[in-house]
Amino acid sequence: MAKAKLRPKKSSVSASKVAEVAGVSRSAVSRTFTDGASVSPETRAKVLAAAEKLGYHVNHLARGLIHHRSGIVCLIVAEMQTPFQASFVEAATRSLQDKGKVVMVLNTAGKPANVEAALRQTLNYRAEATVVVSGAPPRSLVETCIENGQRVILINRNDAIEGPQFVMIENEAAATEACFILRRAGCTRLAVVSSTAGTPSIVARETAFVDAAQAAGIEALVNRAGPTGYASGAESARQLLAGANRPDGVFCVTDLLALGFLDAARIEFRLRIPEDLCVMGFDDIAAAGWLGYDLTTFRQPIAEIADHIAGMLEDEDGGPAQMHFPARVVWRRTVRP
Amino acid sequence: MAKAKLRPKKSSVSASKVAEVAGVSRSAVSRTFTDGASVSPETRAKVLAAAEKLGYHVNHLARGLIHHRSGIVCLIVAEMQTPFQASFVEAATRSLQDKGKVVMVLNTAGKPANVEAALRQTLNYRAEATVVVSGAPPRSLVETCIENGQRVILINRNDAIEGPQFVMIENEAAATEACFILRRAGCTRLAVVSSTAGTPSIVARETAFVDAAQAAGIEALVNRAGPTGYASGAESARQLLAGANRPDGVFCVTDLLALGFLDAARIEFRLRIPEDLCVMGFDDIAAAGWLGYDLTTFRQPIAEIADHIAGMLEDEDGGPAQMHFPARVVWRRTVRP
DNA sequence: TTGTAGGCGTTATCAT
DNA sequence: ATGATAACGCCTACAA
Repeated sequence: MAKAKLRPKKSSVSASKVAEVAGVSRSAVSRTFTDGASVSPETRAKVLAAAEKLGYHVNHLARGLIHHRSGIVCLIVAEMQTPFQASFVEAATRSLQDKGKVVMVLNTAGKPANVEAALRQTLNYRAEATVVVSGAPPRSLVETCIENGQRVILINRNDAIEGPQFVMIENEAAATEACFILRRAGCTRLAVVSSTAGTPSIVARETAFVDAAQAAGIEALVNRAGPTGYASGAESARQLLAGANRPDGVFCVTDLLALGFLDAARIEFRLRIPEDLCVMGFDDIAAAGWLGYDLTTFRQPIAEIADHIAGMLEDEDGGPAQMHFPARVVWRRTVRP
Repeated sequence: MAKAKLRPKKSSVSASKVAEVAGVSRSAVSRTFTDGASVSPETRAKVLAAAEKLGYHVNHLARGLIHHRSGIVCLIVAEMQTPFQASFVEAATRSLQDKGKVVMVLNTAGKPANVEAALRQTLNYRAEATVVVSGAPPRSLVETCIENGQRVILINRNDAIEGPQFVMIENEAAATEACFILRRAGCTRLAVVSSTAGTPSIVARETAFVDAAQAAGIEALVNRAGPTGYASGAESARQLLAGANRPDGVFCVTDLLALGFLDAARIEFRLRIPEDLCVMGFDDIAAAGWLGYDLTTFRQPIAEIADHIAGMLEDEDGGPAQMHFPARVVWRRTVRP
């Protein structure tokens, strides 16, 4: 062992100590803290008093050992400081807690290899369910999870795996609508600002937009300046707007990209939005609604998704294998009506 | 029981099953997965093979039962979709995972009553430590946690409690410096934009700024339009800038407030920043660095704080009862140099 | 090196 | 209603 011996922590108070102090049996203590068990008001009071005095709290780890349900739900996520991911984690923790679950957050720190490690932790802690918000989980491990009775929920992924449940946003429909909206605003030179991340959502939005444009007889430009974020959006603006034949309608596959694009377009190219250029985003993060941006975008129904996930875990039969949520347009001022 | 009986989940594979398949004893399996235990390469191989085949993973819940250390660290947090909180959670999960801990996030959803419930969960899951990022934990419960051998770390709180460890930002020094910087920029009518949240950090920054101004012979205006956020900042701008004797140097106790203030000042009052008005923020969230804002602010060393916390949990003796971190100025363009 | 036995804190079962 | 007992999955002496 590398480290000097870690002495066991000051042990916390157990049910038998409470029983001893209260002058009853362990079972009486257990029953006092078990819903629907039968204890006389008398002993119950004695136990409660002793418990309060000693600072006793039921050990959920031991309880889980017997019940085969830990109450733990794992969230595997990366880049959780970004607005959308952060909002999702917030909503998920809230919904899951409401259902009596407790959330363990596994941060993959963007390293694909860590997804596997995270999934293993999930198994180690006997999580009841694992929600993969970001990253590509190795198929075999997902299967192991499911074989071990764990629920696996994949968000916005299109892997062809049997077993996990999928929750997806209707990216294609939204991207197609974006194309329609921009064309209706009179835009004739379309572009899509994407990223090099290559996640299923990003790719789906990008592809669907290009296809929709194609169907309308327009060859949409695609620009990917880097990872999905503000800086890449700004850089894409520099690349797309410098040329002679610059686009007049841009769909950014993420709000963060859109905000970077907007800022660069306005500040560095002195373009007026939406007169010279229409811009749409995706996600409806808080900043999209700020006075300086007023970005027209698509809202992902985060709270509804979180509630749906929490609900899935309640009914034993699992619910649908796939659930789709629409992304609805939020009209603001970066697109001519 | 309210709910119909929840059948126990398909039980996952245990060490004894692995032992059975591998043709060895339970202990051999245990030893294979215990650092520094002695197993012959032969049996080890047999065990590993069986484990792989069955998809066995050590049950950390059971292991924690014996070791009196669950490996779990709880994070009690509210408003975790806001940039600063989100970044903190991201950094903390990362640092703690690096130390082999696993993070449980308890979202209080802004309700003070939930802080107590969260602290109870902390006890229930035998967390090794609890980090209170937001909210005011009831003193008695904190003491219970500590009596049960749990580490309690309070972030940016000034409660006078014996037992927990405190990690604080030097809010006063920063606010005092903000006052100095604004005065040096030639500002003579100072104001501080704060919020009605009344958290220790907010109050400390607000008070220290007012005091520093006072010491310089200036009566700083204080404005609190609502909760700590973009909208309140914008509203404060409307209230402060509408009057005749409007301030020309403003310290916003949070970047989000500052961004709202900036937008309203520029868009609704057509003020030029920093010519007409200097603005400073606090936190250095990502948006502060965006092209459209370029906000001069104070950076909280989030990564360092997270590393420090993770480090504290490693050495058994606990480390210092208080640790202070400086907030350093990040010079951008909303204050004249 | 290996196996056996006991115990960690709970709860379910079975008598009482 | 109450108490004794077994079991959950694991680890750690202890003995072989």
